[in-house]
Amino acid sequence: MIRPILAARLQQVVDALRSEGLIPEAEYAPVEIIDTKSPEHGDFACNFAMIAAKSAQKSPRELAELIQNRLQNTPEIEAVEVAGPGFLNLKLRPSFVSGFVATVHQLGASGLARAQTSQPQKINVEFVSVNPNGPITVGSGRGAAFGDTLCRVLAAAGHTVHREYYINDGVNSEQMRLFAASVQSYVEELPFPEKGYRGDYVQEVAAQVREIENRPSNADLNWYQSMSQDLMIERQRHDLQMFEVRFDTWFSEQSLHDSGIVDQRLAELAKKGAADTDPHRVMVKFAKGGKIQEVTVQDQQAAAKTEAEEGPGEGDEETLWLRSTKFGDDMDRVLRRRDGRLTYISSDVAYHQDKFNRPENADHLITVLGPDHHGYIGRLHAVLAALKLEESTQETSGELDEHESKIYRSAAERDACRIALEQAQKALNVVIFQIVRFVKDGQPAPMRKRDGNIYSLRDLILEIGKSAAPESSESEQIRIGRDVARYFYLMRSHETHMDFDIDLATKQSDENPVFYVQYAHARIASVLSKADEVGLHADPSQSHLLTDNRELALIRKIVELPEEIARCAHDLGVHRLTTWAQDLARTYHHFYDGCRVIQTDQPELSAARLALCEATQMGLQGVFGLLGISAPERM
RNA sequence: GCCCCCGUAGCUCAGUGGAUAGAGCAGCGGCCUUCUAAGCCGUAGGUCGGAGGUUCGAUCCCUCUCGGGGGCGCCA
Repeated sequence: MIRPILAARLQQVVDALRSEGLIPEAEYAPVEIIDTKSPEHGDFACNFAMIAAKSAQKSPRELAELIQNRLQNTPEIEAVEVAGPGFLNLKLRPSFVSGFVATVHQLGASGLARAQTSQPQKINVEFVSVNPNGPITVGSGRGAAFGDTLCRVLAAAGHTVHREYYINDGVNSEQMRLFAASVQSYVEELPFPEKGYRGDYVQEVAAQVREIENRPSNADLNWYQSMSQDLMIERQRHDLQMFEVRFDTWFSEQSLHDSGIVDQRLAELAKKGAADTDPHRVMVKFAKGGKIQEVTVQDQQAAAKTEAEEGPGEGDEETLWLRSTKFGDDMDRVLRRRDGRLTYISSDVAYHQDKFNRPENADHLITVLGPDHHGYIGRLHAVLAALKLEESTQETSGELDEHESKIYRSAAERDACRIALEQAQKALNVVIFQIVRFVKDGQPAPMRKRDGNIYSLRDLILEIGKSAAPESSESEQIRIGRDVARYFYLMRSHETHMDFDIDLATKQSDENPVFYVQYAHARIASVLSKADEVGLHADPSQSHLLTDNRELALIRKIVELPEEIARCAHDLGVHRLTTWAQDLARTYHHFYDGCRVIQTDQPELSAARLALCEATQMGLQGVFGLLGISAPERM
C-alpha cells in the first residue's frame, strides 16, 4: 500500500524533471522503492539516482539531490536525505502512516489479504494426485500444503483458480492391478502376489471389501480394483480434509478411456505426425546447456523380438509412439504397448486437453509434482506441444542439420514443433517441490517402512497433536497437529530440500515457531477483552495519536501484506508468508512491550492503540487464512 | 553421462542486484505487585563452499570447479 504510493510520487518527480528538460529524454528504469536495513536510513529508500545516473548524464548524488529538492512538502514524506553513493532515504510523515489504521479497518482481514493483479488469469492447479493404492504420505503432505496455500494465494491475488486432483485409476495401471490383487488375496485367502502391497492399510481395505454386501462370488480383478481404489480415495479425501485441503474436481483417469476421448486424441496426434507406429525409437543425448550432442535411432523390431523370446512383453499389436523428441524430450515415449494396452502417458494426452475446461477456457495450468517426478517436466511439455501442433505458415529458418534430420521430416515441421513447444511451456507450469526428510530422535524417519506400512500424513497430524497437547480433546489435537504440520511444511521454500524436525514440531513451547505467531493473536484477543471490561473500545479515527516508532513500524508491517501476496502469486514463493507472519508477530510484541494499550486515564490513546491491535489481528487472520492455520483466541 | 535442488552462525533455514548479511533453536546475562513471560532486552557466534566474470555495486546474475541429495522404464 505504502510502497506504490511512494513509487508513484517519485515517478511524478522524475517525469517532471524530464519534461522540464532538467534531465535528458532517455530510457529510464521505473522507480523502485526498497527497504532500509537500519532505521538511521529512514523508513524506505530509493536507488533510482544510481541506476539512472548514466542516462541522466549526472553523477548519482547530483541526480539524487535534484529529486530531493522536489520532494519537499509532500503529504507522505517528512524528510529526504541523500546518502552513501546516491541513495534517497525517505522518512515518512507519522500522519501518513497512521492513516492506514482506518484503511485496514475498512478492508477487514479478508480485504487486507488481497492483491489485485493487473492480469487476472483462469488457472487450473493440480496437486497431490497420489495413486489410489495407499494413503497420503508425509512426503505428499508437502505438496498438499504447498498446493493448497498456492491456490489460496492465487485466488487472493485476483486469479480464478480451479483445484484439481487427478486419480490414477486406469485399469491398465500395473501398480493398481497389483494393489487390487493384493486386496483380493487377503479377502479370498489366495497366495499373495509377488511384490504385493503388505501395509496394514491394505488389510484394512480388504476387511472393508469383505463387508461389502452383494460381493459377487466370481468377483474379478476389475471388481477388486474398483472397490479397493474407491475405498482408498475416500480415505485420502478424509485425510486431506483433516489437513484443510479441498478440491473442486477429483478427476478420474479411467473416465477418459471410457468416454473414448483417449483414442480420439491419439488419432489426432497420429494425423498431425506427432505419433506413429513406425518401429523405431529416437533417443537424443544432450550436451551441457541443452544442445543436441547425438541422436540415435533404435530399431524396435529387433528389440521386440529378443524380448518376446525371453517371455514377458509379448504381443502382436503395433507399438504406437509419441514422437516426443520432436518437442525437446530425450526419447520417444510409448503411447500404446505391444500388447495393445495404453500407457499412462496416453491418458495424459487426453487429460491435458481436458484440463482447459476447468475453469472454463482456462489459460494456464499449474501441476505440482514431487521430487521423483522431475523427469516428467519434459514429457508433459511434449504432450501439450503435440496437442498444440499446427502446420507452420512461417518461412523456415534454415535447413535441417545432421541431428535434426533424424528427428524431423522437414524444416517446416521442425519450426512448427518449436512454436508448439514454446506455447506449451508458457501454458503449463510444472512445479516440483523438493524432498522432505523427517527427523525423529535425531534419526531420519523413512516414509515407507520395511513392513510395507507408510508414514502417513494422518499419523503425523495425530502424533504432533497428541504429544503437543496430551490433555486436549481429539479435535483439538487434530487442529494443533494440522497447524503445526502445515506451518512447518510452508516455512521453507518448496524448491529446497528440508528437514522436518518432529521433535521440535511436537514441543508445545516457545521453541515452536507456529505458536509464536499464534500467541501474538491470542495476546491481542486477551487485550481486547480486558479493554472491553473497563469500557475502552477501538476507534480508528483516533489513530493520528499513534506517533511512537513502535506503533508506526507495526502499521507499516501490517500494510505490507497485499504486496507480499502479489509477490507470492507471481513467483510461487508462498513460504515467505510464514516469514512475514513471524515479522508481524515480532513487531507486535515489540509494540506491546513498549506501548501500554489499556490506560483508563488516556481513553483516546487507548482507543487508537486498540484500533491498532485490531488491525494487527486482521493482518494475522489474513495470513493465517492463506496458510490454512487457525487463529486461537486463547493459548 | 545428462537433468533438477542444495551449500549462508553450533543446528534448521530466511534473504527483491544495494548501505553494517538476518530469524528460530541451542549458549551466556538480564526483565513479571501493571493489558497472556508461549513474551521482551542484552551478549556471543560468519573467508555467504572455492575461483573467475558482468556491474557504480554480487550471498543474489553468468562460466568453471568442489561437496551433498534426488531423477533419468512398453512402471506411475
